[in-house]
Amino acid sequence: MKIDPNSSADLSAQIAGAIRDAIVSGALIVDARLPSEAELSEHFQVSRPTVREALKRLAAQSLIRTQRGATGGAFVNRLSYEDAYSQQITTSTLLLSMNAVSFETACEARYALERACAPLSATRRSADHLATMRAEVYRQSQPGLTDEAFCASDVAFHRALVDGAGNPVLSYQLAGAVEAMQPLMNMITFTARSREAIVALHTAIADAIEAQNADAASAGLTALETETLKLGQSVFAARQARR
Amino acid sequence: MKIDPNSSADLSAQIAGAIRDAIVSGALIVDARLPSEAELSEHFQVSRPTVREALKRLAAQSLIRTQRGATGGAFVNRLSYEDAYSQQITTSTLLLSMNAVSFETACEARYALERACAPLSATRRSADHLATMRAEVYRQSQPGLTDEAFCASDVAFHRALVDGAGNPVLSYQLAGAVEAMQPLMNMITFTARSREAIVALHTAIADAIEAQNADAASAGLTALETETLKLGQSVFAARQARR
DNA sequence: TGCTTTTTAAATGTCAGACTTTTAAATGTC
DNA sequence: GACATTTAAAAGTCTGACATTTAAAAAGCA
Repeated sequence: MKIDPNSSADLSAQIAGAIRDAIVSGALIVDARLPSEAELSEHFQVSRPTVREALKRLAAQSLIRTQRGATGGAFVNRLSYEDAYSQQITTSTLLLSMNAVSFETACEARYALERACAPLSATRRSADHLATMRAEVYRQSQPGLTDEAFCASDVAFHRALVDGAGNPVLSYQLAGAVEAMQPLMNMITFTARSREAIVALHTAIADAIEAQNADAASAGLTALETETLKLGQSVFAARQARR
Repeated sequence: MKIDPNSSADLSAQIAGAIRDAIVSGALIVDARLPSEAELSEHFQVSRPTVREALKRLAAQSLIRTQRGATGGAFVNRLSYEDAYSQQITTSTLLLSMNAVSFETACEARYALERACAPLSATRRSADHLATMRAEVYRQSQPGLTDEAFCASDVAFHRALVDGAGNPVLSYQLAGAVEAMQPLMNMITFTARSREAIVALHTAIADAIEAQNADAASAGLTALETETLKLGQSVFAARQARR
């Protein structure tokens, strides 16, 4: 990881890239301690602030963590699922808002991915996940719930469905798709009537998962997609036209 | 975005967080210019290097870009799909290697997600995507191809399949799942016999997509999953036992 | 006037050196 | 041996300076 040509890019970016490559390639193993900032600055023949900027870049991606003190320094960080989730959600949220993805496109992606989970969830559903789904459905049926709380509960329901697949890679991948849509969903006003429809569909899906009926769960999700699309279209039609 | 309590966290991290929140919340719009480093350092009552560290953190996440010169500065970056792809791939790759996800888990997630795309691809497949798929299948059938080149072509085939769904959000979400598995796949030795089987399945999938037969495409993917699993299990059984 | 060249100023990029704070290990004391 | 003290290493922060890049303003010229 010891190269650094005299190209025309920021030194800190080059250094960050060199260290990142060393981590990704496995040359630097998890929990390995990087040389101290002073050593790195000498190694790369740059000043300490420049090295620090490079390290901050890596810290922002959770590739390293730093500790102060005598035995401190920068250590290669084991990327936790939690870190990966939050990065994914930030990225997805920005992507959706900045690139003005249509509600239809986001909705389609989300439900396509959820249908991918449904068969696995149906096979493996644990009592725990099922209980969460039921609890959220119950909450959604309570009158007087704000639209935002209804949305949050909706997200919790779908996360339980996804987590029920028992595949952390799937959970991680889908976290973005489900949560990034929340800001869009929050713009919807849920009438009592539409809430009823959604609760009924959620119940049907939970029933299907409990009965380990993958096809029924899939069908329920498709119906829910149609319902969501219908709800969203009225709200976002104007916005779409403006693009 | 003007708050900064005297908590016990890095100043640069706090400042980065404050600016990030401003971006995510929409207070700072795309292409908006942030105050200069000197102004920010005065605003937050910290030194310029500290501000710079904060800005580098944001730059590492592609949230801002910087320009030198008279009209330069830091600008809110429109997150491109390309940037999002590469971030996602880095994160997914690290997650898979560092958390020692089993080959089975990764494989299951990947094919579940691809099956989610198949119906959409079958409906919307363009001549372009179909041509790419055919070309990659042809390449895979050439003798004398290295295992690495075979893997790369495999990834290209699957990316074409995913992109064929015509949903950029899906493409983005799946980029990680497909590409992050490449290092794992590269550890496999593909015999002539197994290549034949894979090429046959790829052909079947391409045929199904061309015929707009979603079920057949899905079935093909499931068969491919079984085949991949079989191939991988021999290689990764030892590794699994060691965990 | 209108075009080209030069100058200038504002901004980031980089550096050097110093000081502060945190932390753990080494040392000293009972 | 257990506890308190010192010490040193490391990141965190600050000050101030210089280098480089860039676009716009100013100057020069036809």
